[in-house]
Amino acid sequence: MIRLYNTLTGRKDPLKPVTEGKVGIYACGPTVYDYFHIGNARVFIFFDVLRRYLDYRGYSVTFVQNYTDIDDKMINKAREMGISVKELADIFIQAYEDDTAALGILPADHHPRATEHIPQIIDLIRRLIDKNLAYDVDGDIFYHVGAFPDYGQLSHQDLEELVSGVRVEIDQRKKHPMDFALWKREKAGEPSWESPWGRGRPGWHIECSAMSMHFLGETLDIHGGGQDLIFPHHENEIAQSQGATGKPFARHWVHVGYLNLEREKMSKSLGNVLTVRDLRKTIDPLALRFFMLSAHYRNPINFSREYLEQAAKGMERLNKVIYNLKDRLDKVEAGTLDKKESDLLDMLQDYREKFIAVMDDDLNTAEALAVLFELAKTTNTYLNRPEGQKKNVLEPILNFYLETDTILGFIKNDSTVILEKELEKLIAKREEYRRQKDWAAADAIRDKLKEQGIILEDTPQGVRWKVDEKKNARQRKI
RNA sequence: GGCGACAUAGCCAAGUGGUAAGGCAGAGGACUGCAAAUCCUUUAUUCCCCGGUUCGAAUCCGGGUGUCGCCUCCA
Repeated sequence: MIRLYNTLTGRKDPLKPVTEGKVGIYACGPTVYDYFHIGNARVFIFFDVLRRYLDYRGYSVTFVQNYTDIDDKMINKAREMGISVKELADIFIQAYEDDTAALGILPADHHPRATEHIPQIIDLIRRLIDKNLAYDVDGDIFYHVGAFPDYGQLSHQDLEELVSGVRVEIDQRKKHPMDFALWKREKAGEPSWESPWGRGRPGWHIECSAMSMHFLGETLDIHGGGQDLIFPHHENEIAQSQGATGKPFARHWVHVGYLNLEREKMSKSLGNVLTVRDLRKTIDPLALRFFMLSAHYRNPINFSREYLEQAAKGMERLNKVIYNLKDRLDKVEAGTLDKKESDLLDMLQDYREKFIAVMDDDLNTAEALAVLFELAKTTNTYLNRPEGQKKNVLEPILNFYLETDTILGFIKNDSTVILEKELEKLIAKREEYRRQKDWAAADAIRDKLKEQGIILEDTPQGVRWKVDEKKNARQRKI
């Protein structure tokens, strides 16, 4: 049974989809006016792992993540750059796709754009007006929170307390200070669409309600995003959706904790935003993914180069054991297992069960990684034993790693690189020198190859080679 | 003022009633022509502090301290 922490109830609740065997997930995606930063990346990576894991556990998953391609930030940025809002969106959607791919994030099943769902948005607003949950003030449509008794259920606040905390000037045309815009009347020079209330554009929150229900039905199984979306964004989505349908909007609300940069929240005003686009220039982006997985998703985490480097080394260790496994697998045969080997396969089964148990428990990726590290030690010990190894032991271990990697997604799969003929000759030559105990000549070849980014390792089973990841990373260019 | 999160070794980080996972870094050892890779040993009598409940608490309860966040656009 899979349990996930639910912001709505404050507990870890069992995952109970509306339709058995199927899960609909909606995650709030980026406003595509700039490159996304590493805090956004944490959320995207989490939902990527969640949907992959549910898929692994046999659910038929539909994962939807929107692009917000119309709002104040979009309009201002487009104006600044002297291009249209549409052109701006296209540029940064492309950038989003590149950067998420580098982080090992799979595309969602649907990536709807707000501007392509204006009819659904208008329809939803109309339903709210019909139910007296929204009202028209000179072409601006506001949601009337006072008419929705459950307002505040997600953020666990009541209306009066929210009002007392308001730090901005309140629009006097509103019936209640917390009322929010569903539709904004057209302003000169801004994109706008025809509606029953005149030309205008959607407000901030309505697109997610409209698009999520469009793709996933009126009750979602899982909805979420970063913790700072709890209020007001998700609170308002509940008001809009539940207000219109009378049905629970989402069964499970999942929120990902903050990532702070050197103990401070990233914000443009502090000038401490680190984008994935920038980070990719110097560091393997999969190390960032691994770093995120090494802590529980709900805990706040601090980011620094140093922490990222620690994570990168841990990731390297797991990649090495897989490299070691593959290398040996090519050189051994299957055979009858001895006692230690059958014990090892029993242990492998225990590791698999442990992996599933900890992931089932609120997606504890930190513990899942610990399982992989423990198996790494067991595996390396086996690989080092003088009695030799067997294919029918190594293969299931390797398969388990590859299986878990369909969820965690940080294993490098570039060992298929073909060595050039000349390099192969050099390696053969070095073997010859070694047989003659001409260590100086042999070492010279090893050093030369290292400079070219090829690392040679001598093992009792013969020489093996691999690509120098660190050298690769330093040379990485986007 | 309201709501919420977090505090575990040098660093990162799991663990939420049964006697402190895992990683990184450090030290010592094994293997090796030298490396690399790998393994072994070693690093928290203790989990921010003070009370309480319990046979038993890092874990539950009460109080305090500290850090951070939300209540305004934000992942």
